[in-house]
Order: sequence, then C-alpha cells, then structure tokens
Amino acid sequence: MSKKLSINDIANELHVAKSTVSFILNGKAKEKRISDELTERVLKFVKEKGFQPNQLAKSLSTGKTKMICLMVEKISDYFFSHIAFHLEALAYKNGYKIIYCSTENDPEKTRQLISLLRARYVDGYIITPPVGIESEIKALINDNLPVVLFDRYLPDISTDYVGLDNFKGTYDGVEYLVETRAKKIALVTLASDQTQMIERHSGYLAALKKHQLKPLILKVAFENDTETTVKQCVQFIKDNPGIDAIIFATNYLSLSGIKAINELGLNIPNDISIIAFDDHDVFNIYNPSITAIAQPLDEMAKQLFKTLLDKLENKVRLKDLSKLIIQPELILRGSTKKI
Amino acid sequence: MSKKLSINDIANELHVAKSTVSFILNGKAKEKRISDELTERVLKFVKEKGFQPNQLAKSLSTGKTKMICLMVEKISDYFFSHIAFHLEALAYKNGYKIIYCSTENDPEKTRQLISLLRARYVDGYIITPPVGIESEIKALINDNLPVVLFDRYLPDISTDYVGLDNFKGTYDGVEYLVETRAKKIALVTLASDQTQMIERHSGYLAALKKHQLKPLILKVAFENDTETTVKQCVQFIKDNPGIDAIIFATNYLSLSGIKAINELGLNIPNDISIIAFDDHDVFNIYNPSITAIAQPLDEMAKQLFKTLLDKLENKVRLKDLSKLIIQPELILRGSTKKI
DNA sequence: CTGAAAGCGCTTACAG
DNA sequence: CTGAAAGCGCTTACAG
Repeated sequence: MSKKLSINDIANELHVAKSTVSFILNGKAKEKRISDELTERVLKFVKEKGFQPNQLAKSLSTGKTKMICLMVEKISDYFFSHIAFHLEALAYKNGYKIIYCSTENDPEKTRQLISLLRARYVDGYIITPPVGIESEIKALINDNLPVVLFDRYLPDISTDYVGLDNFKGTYDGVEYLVETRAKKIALVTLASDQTQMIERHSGYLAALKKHQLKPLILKVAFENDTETTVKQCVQFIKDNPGIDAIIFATNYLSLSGIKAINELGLNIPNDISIIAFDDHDVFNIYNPSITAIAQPLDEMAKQLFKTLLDKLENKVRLKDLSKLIIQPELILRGSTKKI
Repeated sequence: MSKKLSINDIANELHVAKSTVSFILNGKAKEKRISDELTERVLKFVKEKGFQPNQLAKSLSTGKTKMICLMVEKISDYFFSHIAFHLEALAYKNGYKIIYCSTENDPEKTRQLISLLRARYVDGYIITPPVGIESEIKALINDNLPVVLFDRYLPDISTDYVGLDNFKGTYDGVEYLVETRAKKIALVTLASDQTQMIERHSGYLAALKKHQLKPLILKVAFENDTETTVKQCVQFIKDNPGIDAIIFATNYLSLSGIKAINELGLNIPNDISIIAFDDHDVFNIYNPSITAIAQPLDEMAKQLFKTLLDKLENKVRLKDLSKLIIQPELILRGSTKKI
C-alpha cells in the first residue's frame, strides 16, 4: 500500500505543529486564532495531496465513529430495503455511514448483533426490535447511546420511535370496504405478537364492531413458505363461503392470498375485494392492480433519521423521547370496487 | 456511559501484563507459551465481565477493520437487496460487518463513496461498477485492497469478478421461445453500456441469427419512470404488429411490459409470450406466472464472498484473479407456451 | 497564534 | 513464560 499521508507528515512538510493542522482540518482555525495565511496554506496542501484523515484514529480519540447501525427484520424485504435506500441518502449527506444487519426476528441473533455493534462503537441505532430484547435495548439507552425503534415498538420500555398508525390503516381499509357494500370482511394476518401486527388486528376489529360485522380471521405462521400460506388461504376461503373482501396484513401475505384466490377461480374484485397492507411496486402493475394501505417510505426514513440525528448532534436531550406516528395512505386501485 | 472495561483494567485486576491478556484474547496463548492456568483465569474473567475488546483500537493498530463495503447500484432493488441479505449471513459468520451504499450508476457519486470508504479503511470491496470509475478501481487495486466486481465488469481493467452468464440467459430464452413456435421475438432492454446488458443483448442477437430471425429491439432509458416505460412499450408493440414474444432484459422492465400488454388487451401467453431476465418473488404469484431467467442469488453471494474472503485471508494472492461465471436458470412458468 | 505531550485502547517486537 | 515500551494516527487540554 502506497504509504498514506498522515497529519504528522503534513505538519512536517509544512513546518507546523500537527495540532495546528488538526485544528485547521476540524474548522477550528478561527477559534484557535490561527492566521488566515497559514490556514489557507494547509488547506491548499491538503487538497492537493488529497489527504483524508484516518477515521479510525479520529474515532478512537473522539469516541465517535460516524457510523450508525440499521437493524431490520430482513434487509431484502421490500419495506426495509426501501427504508435502507432512503436512509442511506440522508446518512451520507450528514457524514454518516450505515452498517446494516437483519434480525430475522430472532432475539438471540439480535442480542449477538447488538453486542458486535457495540464493540464497533457505532454512534446510534435504528432498530426494528423482535420481542424479547427489551433488556438489551435498555442497556443501550442506559449507556447513553441513541436508539430509535421503528415499525414496531416494545411496550415495556419507552424509547424514541417512528412508526405507522397501523390501527388507522386497517380501520380505514374496513371502512372503505364497507362503503363498497362488502359484508363479510376477513383479515389474513401473521401469528405475531409484534405491536404493528397487533395494531393492524385491533384496527380491523374496531371497524368491524362499529359496523356490527363479524370478524373472520386467519393467522398464518411467520415461518411459512409461500406454498403453505397459499394452501391455508385456499382452505380458509373454502371454509368460509361468502367472504367478499379480505385485508391482508402484509404485502407478501397479499401476494399469497391473490394466488389462492386465483386458484379458486374467483374474480378480483367481483367475487372478492382485496386490500394489501404495505404497498409494493408490483401492486400498481398487477392485473388487477392492488389497493394498498401504504406506508410513506421516504417520510418514515426522513423522520427516522431526523430523530436519530437530533440525538447524535445533541439538539435534543437523550432523555427527551419522541414518538412519531406516520399516517398511512389508502391507495385505491383495481382490486377493490368503486364506491 | 458506564465506563467500559479495557484490556488494561483486566491486566490490572488480574495482576498480569496487558500484553499477556492481549495474547490470550487473540488465541496466541499456546504460541506465546502462556500457562493453561493463567489462560483459563483470564478467559473466565473476560467472560464474566462480558468484555468486548474495542474494535477501533484494534483496527488502528492492526490496520484491519473487519468491515467490507458493499457498493451496489441501488440497495432497494430486488436483486441487490437479496444479495445483501445472503452476503450478510456469510460476512457475520466470518466476523465481518458490511457497510452498504448505492451508486445509482453515477460515477461521480461512486467516486465520492469510494473515497469515504477508504478513509474508513474497510478491508475489502464488493462493487457493481458504473462505467467511468476505472481509475478509482485501479487505485484500490494498486493499494492492495481486495476488490471483487459483480453483476457487471469493466472491460478495460482486470479484476476479480463474479457474474452471470448473461449471454446464455437470453440465448436460451430465445431458443425456448423458438421451440414454442414464436417467430417475431422482441427484446426490451435498457439503453446501457454496462457489460451485463451488452451480453444480454448479444445473446439475444446470436440466437436470433442462428434461427434466421430478424431482431426487434426497444431500448428504454435507465432514468425512465414506470409510466414512461409502459407508454414506450405500448407504442413499440403497436408499431410492430405480430410480435409474438418479448424478452425483457430486467425484472422491472418486465413488470412495465406486462402492464403495457394488459393495456393493449393482449393475452399472455396466447397473443404474446413473456420472459423476464432476473427472477422476482412476484413472478411466481402473478397471473399468469412469469417465465424467468433466474440468477441464483445464494450461489452468487456465496461465490462473491468466497472470492473476497480468500483475498482477505491471504488464501489467494492478490494478483491472482478469479472470474466466476454463474449459469442462469430458465424457470418455465405460465407466461410462455408449453412445448 | 503555536508546539510539546498525553491519551484513546489496542498489538507486537524485544528483552529478560 | 511475562513485562515494559513503542506505535497506530488522531484530538485536545496546557503552557508559552
């Protein structure tokens, strides 16, 4: 490796103290009352040589790494990979790098990941927490590390949080279906005790109750492969004749559900209307296109990063918590009837 | 922050030299002929206290960060986010963390990213290079940093590379379509000078030539939004009556193309057969399901990581380059006729 | 305005 | 087998 320039080399070449160089590089020239002439000269030299200060050394002495950890359920999921993309732009603009990792909803894996990231001294954490890591999150917070939870939260601990109004999502979905004269409205959801799923469930129940309709729910296992889910959906629809609308609690459940409906030879939306929770590129292209309860991805990412950055830059005190509930958007498409 | 334990604290508490602790922690106890008894005692203490050595300090003195950079075109794309997921598992298993970033095919952005990552001293790079960053890649290699390109390569420089046999992908696709008696086989691709797109283009042309068919190609801009692409596809199909099959050079092009075909009221596969390059979850679920030229994601990620790790661990000399061409898999589904 | 010095928490020859 | 010491490349009081 062609020996890299260090702050020391620069100091030597220019016959100044390395502290002086350091101050100039960190924009403290004025503050330290270093002459404009010298400042100029150092900056020029640095630019010419394309000098990049060693971040490792910097981190070791400042204790700041300018890295944040993005810990999601699964980086390849549509929702999370899009959040990752939006976060990336914001992070880089502010001088931060992102290390990602996937919890796969496994608390033990998550514990290990947190421990690894702590050894790296990342400055802050954005986490979709699996149930069961309350104490690790608490430990992070106790050590004054900024943590923002998103997508779902942990009811037993208070933290910064950015998430969707999931309740309103399904509630509005049911309301719309009722307006299209649906009578037998089912919910297909995951057997999950995560808050976002519970809220979607509650929103559904609340809206049905308001309209004095009977709930009809299928819960499928998180671990299911597509095929199994499709089978369970087929069976569910067969077992409950007359279902005229289904809300699917995640976008991938919707895809399986649609496949099931196709297999049964039923028509969307004439026989069954469909609403998907969480939008997806393909919903717009699918035939028929799929009505969805969309999470505003860029808005969520923006709020997520802002919440974290406010803490990182001490614009907000660590103790002061913010909870941001983003409003979902019901995007009407071809899988539901017109009112 | 509750003061973290350091190797020094441990040495003091246990009344041994910190070098001794360091050796034990790094598995050099035997080599340095440290007594089993002492080794035992230190390890036990470390485990009890949950001590994690500071990676920053470690990196600064060893010059290794155990971090790799994954630089893809766009992290939210289906292909890249899935590669990211598979790579993550491999990296963490081997003690590496991954920093991701998206080039968005912008050479200038890519240059900046590389410069930033260099300041972080990441140990190695996995990159889908945009055209125009040849000299930066060369600089990395000159500085003895392991670099593996994937998905597309840079013809002017030789590097480690893992990629698909793109030529064979479209070639086989055409062959299959010909067997289903298609006569007028079109290609919808991106206006791109990236190698993977050029290869897909060549494979298409070669197969058509073999069967003495006339090529029929639509190139759309990379920057297009879906709507524009759909419009251009509609126009293309109208302008070329009698097209009975289309190969789309990427999965997202396929989705737009399908939408166009639907808008024209044509039936898949009776009026037009469809083959998508690059598989996608939804292709299996779509109605009709979509025949695809699949890139084996886990295999690619595995080879990608292995190539990099071999270099990182000096199992292969830096100068010795490997090119791995993964074979595509034609997955027959409902959007093409049966033979 | 500038310079010498300690410190961040590790690793690793080197001496005993 | 073990310990003292230098070094990785920065930052930042402190003294002048």
